[in-house]
Amino acid sequence: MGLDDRKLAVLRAIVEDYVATQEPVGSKALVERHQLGVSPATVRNDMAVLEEEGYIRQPHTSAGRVPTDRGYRLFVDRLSRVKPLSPAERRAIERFLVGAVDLDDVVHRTVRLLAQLTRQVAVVQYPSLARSSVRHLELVPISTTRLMLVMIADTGRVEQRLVELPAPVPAEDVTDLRRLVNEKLVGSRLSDTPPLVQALVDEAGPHLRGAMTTLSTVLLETLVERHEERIALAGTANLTRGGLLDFQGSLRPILEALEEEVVLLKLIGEAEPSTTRVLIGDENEVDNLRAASVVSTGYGPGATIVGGLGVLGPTRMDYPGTIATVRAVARYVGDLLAQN
Amino acid sequence: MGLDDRKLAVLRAIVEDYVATQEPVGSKALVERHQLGVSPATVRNDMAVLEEEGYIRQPHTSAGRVPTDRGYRLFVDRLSRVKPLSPAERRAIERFLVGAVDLDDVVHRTVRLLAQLTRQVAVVQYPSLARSSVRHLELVPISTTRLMLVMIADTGRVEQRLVELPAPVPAEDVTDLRRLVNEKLVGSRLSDTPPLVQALVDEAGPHLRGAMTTLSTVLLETLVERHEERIALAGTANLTRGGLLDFQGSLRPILEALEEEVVLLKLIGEAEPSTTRVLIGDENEVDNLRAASVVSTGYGPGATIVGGLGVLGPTRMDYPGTIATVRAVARYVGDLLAQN
DNA sequence: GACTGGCACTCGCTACAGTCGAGTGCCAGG
DNA sequence: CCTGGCACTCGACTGTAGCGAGTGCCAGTC
Repeated sequence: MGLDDRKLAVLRAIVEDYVATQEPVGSKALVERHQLGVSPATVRNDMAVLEEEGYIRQPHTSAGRVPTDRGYRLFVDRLSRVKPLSPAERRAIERFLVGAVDLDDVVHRTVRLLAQLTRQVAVVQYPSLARSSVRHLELVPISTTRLMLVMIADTGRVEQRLVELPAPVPAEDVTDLRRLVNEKLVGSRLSDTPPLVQALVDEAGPHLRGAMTTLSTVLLETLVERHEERIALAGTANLTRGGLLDFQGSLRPILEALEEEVVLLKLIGEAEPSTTRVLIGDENEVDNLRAASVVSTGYGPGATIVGGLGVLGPTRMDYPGTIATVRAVARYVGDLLAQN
Repeated sequence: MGLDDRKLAVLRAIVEDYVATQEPVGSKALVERHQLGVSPATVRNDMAVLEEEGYIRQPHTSAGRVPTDRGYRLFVDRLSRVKPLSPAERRAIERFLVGAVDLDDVVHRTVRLLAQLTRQVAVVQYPSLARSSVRHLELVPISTTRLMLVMIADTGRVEQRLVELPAPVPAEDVTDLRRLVNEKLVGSRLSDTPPLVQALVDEAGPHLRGAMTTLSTVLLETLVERHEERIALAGTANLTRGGLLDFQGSLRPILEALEEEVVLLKLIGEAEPSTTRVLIGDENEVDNLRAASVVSTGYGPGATIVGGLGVLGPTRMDYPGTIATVRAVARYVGDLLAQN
């Protein structure tokens, strides 16, 4: 089990070379490109140990070594420093995000930026409703039996939903409804609203009871239950870089997974404060993504987290660079949101 | 130039077989599978003519024939009848679209349905704002210098945008603004609004002048200029069906094109009433899509058209079936919208 | 005891030759 | 105008051989 410093250096060198060249790396090439100070034969012995421990493997008997998922894991955890961003990258981020007029706009720009910088598939979750508070609720009469419910959250998200009323409701009553729901709900976290919504129904005057009951159902559905999360995606074309070597020949499972919002949320939505999460190959719980790695983190104004963002790519990716970029972009987006 | 009936029958048979098997089709196989009533040698002569005219070609000297884009074109125009949908498909469409609560919901369901039925990439344009009318405008105060502008269109679309006011505006003035913009703009087509918006500024009382000027700018930007069109996409994983034979080996250009909203709009957004448009391979103006075909049509309540939808797939696709499905889905969606 | 040089061995990759067969074009005859 | 026959083409597949990168092991050295 003893992995001395040199063996770790060998592993690091293998990962770096393989990521750069995409070809299995042999002992001779290794000593040439890195100053390890020992002969190829020694490196070979180290490699044999690393292989036995499951950090690298040979695709074919007479080929060089390739890192395993476990090898990448060790590399990420102990052998790499997060690369500082180049000034050019910092400038690119700022230039890209300045001038966003809108939450939608921010999210779209962010996801494109992330895809472009990392040259991978980027995923950005809209600020989670569960973590937002109600800033305002608007009821717009469409007809006597139809209302448009518009909810504005403090994170900038705006959700709307059509409400079909059981019976015609006069304009004054709509005003009353509007006042009531705003009095009760504005300022509270969406995740805390269910009991408040229930209370609304109980407190409504008899003439509002019917309308309020319907409204409360829609409120609960829209704000709490139904696909409350939204996702933006960009850079799928980057999956085709590196020929078909990555992803073991078929993009199919990856593309399928990317179409499932639920899957994406699982990947990037479970962020903990100020951590960057790296999931490598097999560590991924989604079967379709066993050949991919995901780097994700949370973002939000200040220290609070309102959503997640990240990138997905081949296990053979530049982890230090990707991690740095994901973190930097998340921080910039957080700052941008804080300005509201 | 004489393409007699039998030569056309041969072309039809070639297209059908090639679409079904994905393999170049030879003269012998043709006479076996179709009752042409002639010998392989005769078919060969016909093939030679068809090739000379550019309707089919040989991938290799000793291989069978494959339709060219021009061949597909002739097939679509003159040799195929639109396949009636199976009852199962009709039921699938109804089942899928019933229960949509929302415009967003309708669009999402539609695009997934279309992808599933055609087993191709589906694209649905949200009802175009330019073709919608204003149903209601709402101004929600966020702070004294910030308003949220919410526009509800008769097609069900809801757009919102933050307005940064040059100076604080008291609540009464917001009420006035709201009344003014609604009086002037409700009911008019979005494409007709620019002069009306201009008039608003001129007519506003002096104390509202500043706020109204800013508001009008945002109105014009949001409603008329800025990315007024939205698009939903599904089924990209279907691109990987048929191995890498379709799309001449690389999905890259296709995936790139699919990320460009502008490109997609060009493909499906220019629908004329009740026509189904079929673009085959080279006919496509987008370079990245020279290896693909697009089947698209307009949809909307009754006879009016508010948006486009369609599918994208390999030139080797089942045109009659795809056309039928696209049309049927468009009609169902139109009916659904008409119920509003 | 750790490292090194040397050596035999493995095995994927490439090139090359040979065979097979699907499919063609052409031609003479019905 | 259609058909059967025939020579021809050429891609796909198979088998063989040589090359070379890379390995594992071992005996020798510091």
